[in-house]
Amino acid sequence: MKKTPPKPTDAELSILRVLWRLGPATVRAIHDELAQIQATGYTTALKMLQIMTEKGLVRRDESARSHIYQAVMSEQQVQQQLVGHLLERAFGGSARKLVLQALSARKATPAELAEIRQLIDELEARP
Amino acid sequence: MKKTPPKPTDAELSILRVLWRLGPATVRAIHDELAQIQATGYTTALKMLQIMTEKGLVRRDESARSHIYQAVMSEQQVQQQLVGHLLERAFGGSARKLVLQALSARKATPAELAEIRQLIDELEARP
DNA sequence: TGACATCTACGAAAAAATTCGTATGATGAC
DNA sequence: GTCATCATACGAATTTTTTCGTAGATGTCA
Repeated sequence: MKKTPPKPTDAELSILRVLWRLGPATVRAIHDELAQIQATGYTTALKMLQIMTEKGLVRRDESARSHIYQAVMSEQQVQQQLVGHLLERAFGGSARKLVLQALSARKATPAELAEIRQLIDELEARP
Repeated sequence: MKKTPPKPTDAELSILRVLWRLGPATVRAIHDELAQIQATGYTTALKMLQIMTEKGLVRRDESARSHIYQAVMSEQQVQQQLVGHLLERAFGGSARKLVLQALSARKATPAELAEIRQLIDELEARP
């Protein structure tokens, strides 16, 4: 009976984003990526990854001296989790309001709008 | 030059939700509402509101003995803020991905889908 | 007036999140 | 083999968030 990992914090999300981009990677590689965006120490990244391992957010391969980390959940899965949480906490579960906010927040391109319309078509087609 | 308040934490969001529902209210009223959903002490709510005042999330009227608190930002404004943050942090700024996730997350009702479709029409109409 | 209720302020503990220094052991260059 | 390098582990300081107890002021009312 495996429980789903907890909602990642902001700092954890930063690391997950690197992992999704790089695939399985060493602390060194992860830190180098991370350091391009924000100043952060190597051991900080290491510690984060150790904690994330305990939380079940990442998996660790210890067979080599430099451990290899990879995300446990896919980017989509985590996005799902985060959207679901925001939906409950800030929108009272109304996907409609959330979508309306998101759409009016950024101007989506016509192509994007078309894509969304298509999804709506599909959802309407098979309820 | 007043800065916008910081992103509210989860607990702060709970209180804001009550304030949006009640309008300006005393700690007592806020706590009573809050207690219906989650067990929490009166002074906890009080302290939260004091901190939120310092952060600029709520405004306080001290003219009466029982202070009256009200949200500084509207529900829509905070929703905007939170969606924007999630957009940046988890979706790389792609409103499209976020909307697709939100729509596939919950089954929206046909009425909701229609409403969203209408918004898309409007967005397409006046670019 | 006196007892009791209610309110705010304050401090502080507890929990969670973030950061980093240091110790220690393995690896590789020479 | 020796030394510099690079890795993990560990502990701990810091910051932020959340919770609540207690003290003191003020209001209520019998």
